[in-house]
Amino acid sequence: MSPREIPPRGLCADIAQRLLVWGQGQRPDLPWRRDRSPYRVLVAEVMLQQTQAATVAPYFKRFLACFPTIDSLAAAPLADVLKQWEGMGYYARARNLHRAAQIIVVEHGGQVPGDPAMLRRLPGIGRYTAGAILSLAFGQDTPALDGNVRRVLCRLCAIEEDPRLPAVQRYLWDVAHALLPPGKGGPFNEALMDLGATVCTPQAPHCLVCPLLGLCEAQRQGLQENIPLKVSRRPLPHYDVTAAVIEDNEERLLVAQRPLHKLLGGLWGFPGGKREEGETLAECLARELREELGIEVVVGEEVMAFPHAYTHFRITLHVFRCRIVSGTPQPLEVAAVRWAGPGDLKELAFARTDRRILEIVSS
DNA sequence: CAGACGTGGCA
DNA sequence: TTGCCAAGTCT
Repeated sequence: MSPREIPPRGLCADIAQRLLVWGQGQRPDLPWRRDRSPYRVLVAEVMLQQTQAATVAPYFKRFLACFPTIDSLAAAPLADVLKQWEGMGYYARARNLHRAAQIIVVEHGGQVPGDPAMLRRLPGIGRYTAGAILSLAFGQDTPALDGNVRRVLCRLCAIEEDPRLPAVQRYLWDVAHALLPPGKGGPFNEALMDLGATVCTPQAPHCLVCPLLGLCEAQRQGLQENIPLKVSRRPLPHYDVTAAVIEDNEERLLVAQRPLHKLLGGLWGFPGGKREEGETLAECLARELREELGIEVVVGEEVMAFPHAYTHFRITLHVFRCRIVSGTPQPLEVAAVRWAGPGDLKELAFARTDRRILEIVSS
């Protein structure tokens, strides 16, 4: 089977059948599989974007307990949604899911649409998530190509090229579509994803227990460890970043809300920012507080410093106690700014780094 | 369309 | 400690 030909119908049916049988025996008991209502599938699939099942599970349970219906999610303040999302990362997903819920309530009568075009128009729902919702919640025969499935299909068809190439992507979607057994798209997609998660793993795939043993071209050629092709990334740039812990005379802390469409958008945190060329850490922090909040400070003792890695850069975060010498905090380059007591700090959504600072300074 | 967008686990 | 991921979407 050449890398650019779709497997013949008979082979597709064979693969699908084996996968379906295997899937029935596996089916890990994940919280979003207890009941495949469209709302639950929508929430789960958005959470599962770029995030592993083990991480998502506790978040999913809490989220559904807090927002049991799409109407309750749509009616909730965004702050509450972000708080439930706190720690899971990629916070634009929370904003998008919240907006999607509101659109569904207003424009679709509170029913998650079972139509591909309507689903794709909702914020945060791309081709994969739409396919997953349609197949898992609506029983439609729609492919759902995620990272796991992509790896499985690359190996099945022995694709040795860079899997990110647009031509390869198109081909993989075509294969995923061709494999779909009529009327069983949901269980099939689920089995394919489970296979990628548990058997056809990124490193050291368990080919000997794979239901597709003998049909997998990569395994036949002994290429399973080399497929999909690993493409080396640029090393992540490193930045020094400062943050200020400022207390008022009522023992409240000064926190700022990050701009909605930037990194960690909508979350609260300690003000500060990236050090520029030739700047000392203290100069950096004073400048950032001047620019963001319009206040002049004296930078005091360093509280802590620790490394943190984001998707596309790494930082060392330097935290200083500071004292305001003039001005009142204004939200100049942040979404909002406020003084927060212990109770408030528990209710606001913070990113990991700021939670970590909070643990130190509030103890 | 390449870059932006989080976090935790593990070698 | 550092590097390398791991269940995508938006602009």
